[in-house]
Amino acid sequence: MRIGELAARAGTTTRTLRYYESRGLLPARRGDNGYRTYDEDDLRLLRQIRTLQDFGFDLEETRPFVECLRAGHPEGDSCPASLVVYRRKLAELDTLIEQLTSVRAQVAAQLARAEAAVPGGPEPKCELGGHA
Amino acid sequence: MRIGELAARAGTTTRTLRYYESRGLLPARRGDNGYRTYDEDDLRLLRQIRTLQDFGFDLEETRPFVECLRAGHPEGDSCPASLVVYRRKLAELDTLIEQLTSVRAQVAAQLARAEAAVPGGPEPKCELGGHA
DNA sequence: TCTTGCCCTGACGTCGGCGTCAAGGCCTAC
DNA sequence: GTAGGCCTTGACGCCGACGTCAGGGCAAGA
Repeated sequence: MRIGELAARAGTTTRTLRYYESRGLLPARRGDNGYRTYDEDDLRLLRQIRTLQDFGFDLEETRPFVECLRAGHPEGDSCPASLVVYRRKLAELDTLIEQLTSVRAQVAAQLARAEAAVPGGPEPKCELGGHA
Repeated sequence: MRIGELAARAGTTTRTLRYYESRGLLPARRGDNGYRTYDEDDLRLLRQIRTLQDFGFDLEETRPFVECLRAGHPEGDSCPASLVVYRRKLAELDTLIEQLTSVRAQVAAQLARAEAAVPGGPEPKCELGGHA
């Protein structure tokens, strides 16, 4: 399979695949004409990368998973190094969610305060002095 | 007050202030020698910007707040345009937190599954075949 | 006067993950 | 043989919010 087909089957672009190769993440064999050649295993690696990317993992963070698969393990997370990344990511997510939740609360409080000070926004019908 | 002092009092850098000016967000008067000159009002504007930035607002999103203050209002969020930004930001935060929470759950599930398949990680003491 | 410290403008660097264009090679169908 | 579609490498563009450096001006104290 050539680069275009692999990209299409993984729902990505040839540019992305060349980028992964430049990062050493998904090297390719070459045919006689210099074209990159991939097989079904490469598709599995690529899908592993894409899944993690969709989860917000940095490209570097997907490396242990890819190497795990390449080492012959059944899943990308069948190796300790992958679990370490999982746990680190969970901690990052927890911290981030916590921060965002805090910010959300503060913004909501500011909004409530400002709306109270400047009415007419959420409640166009104001009972003060409306004689018409 | 000159740019260095303003930066110091707001806990930021001169580069940042020049950047804000280049974006038209915080223009400065100039002294005879060409030096930027600021007053206490500018410090208030700058602190408004910084507060929102800390909340994760884009620089452009702080503009209504700054213009509101510059228009003479007591608070940056005393204007309808600022409230619109607040509400939009709240919606963005809700969406983002929801997504992150979903991802967190999926990652946690993957971790649990992988740990079950490959023990020895979290529980170094395994009761299987440990006769020593 | 000379040094020190602040100021000025202009412009390139950073980071991640690619998009996009340029110039050309390979292969197939017509 | 030629048009079209795939492939190749190389390299610049993008986004946001600045960091950092280069080269030079202005002001004040020793």
